[in-house]
Amino acid sequence: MPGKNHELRDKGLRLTPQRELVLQAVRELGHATPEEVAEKVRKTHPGINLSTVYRNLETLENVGLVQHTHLGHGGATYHAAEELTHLHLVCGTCGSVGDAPIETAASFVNTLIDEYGFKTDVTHFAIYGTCATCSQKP
Amino acid sequence: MPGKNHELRDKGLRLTPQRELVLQAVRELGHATPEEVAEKVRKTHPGINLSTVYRNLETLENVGLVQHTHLGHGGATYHAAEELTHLHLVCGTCGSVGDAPIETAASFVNTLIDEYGFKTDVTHFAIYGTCATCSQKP
DNA sequence: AAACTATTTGCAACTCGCTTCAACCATCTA
DNA sequence: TAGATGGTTGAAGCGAGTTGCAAATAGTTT
Repeated sequence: MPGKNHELRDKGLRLTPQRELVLQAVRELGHATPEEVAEKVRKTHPGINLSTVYRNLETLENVGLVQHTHLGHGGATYHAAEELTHLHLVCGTCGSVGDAPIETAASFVNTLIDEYGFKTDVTHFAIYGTCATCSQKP
Repeated sequence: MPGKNHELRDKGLRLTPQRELVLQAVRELGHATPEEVAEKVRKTHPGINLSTVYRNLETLENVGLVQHTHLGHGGATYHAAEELTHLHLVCGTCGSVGDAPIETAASFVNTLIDEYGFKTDVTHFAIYGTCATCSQKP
């Protein structure tokens, strides 16, 4: 079972079952909180400890395979680095997370660099508001 | 000392010393976490309980005198509603909070409405990145 | 101004999300 | 295949925020 597994070793990480499972879960879930990742992993491997999930998310983030965003109150949510091709539109009413292409923000981001020297980190870019569906409800 | 105090009553709220103090503290502090508000209030009135501060911030927010934003990990920060005339540029490196006029985001916001029906809530709009100062340090 | 009632406060216990620690265990290297 | 390194577990700990309840108090009624 070669090839794919080595993406972890290549980053200088040991290949543990838990680590693989966490990475796989993040990839399959899209957006997910640590708790959700843990839940997913436990469906097939019940023994995995929550602190292991947290530690691995952090580790995977350090080597760039995974990233987190703050999409609202409290918890961070994680996603695979590959999938980071969109902005997060977080609906404060229903809690849904919509997507929009990063280019939507391009000129805005450029303005911030030009006028304030502020380099926006698109990976942390969460936009709060009200989604189309919720806007229609009175 | 009439007039001013009634802004709370006008909103249908009782006028308690604690409530006045919390509102005043938020106004004086600009951006502040609940803890910071509590600290400020306690300088003159040491007995005030933290949960009272939390509850009053929530109450004041409900009537629109105060608003909160999530400027990073964990804690919300509060500011007076009157002062909400700028975007928050949060530096992930040094933690500073810079400002930019709301108009900077106008066309971006409009695009999101037009193309996705998503109404951005500018009051919750926090932009993560690296400030000019931190960008220069290697 | 005294009584009344709905709010509000203070307090303490509790939840939630996350981190740390000590002990044990698995992975990879040589 | 042996053992150093690094990872996992489970439990305890921590900080921010919340909740339930009894006592206090603001605003109202008489």
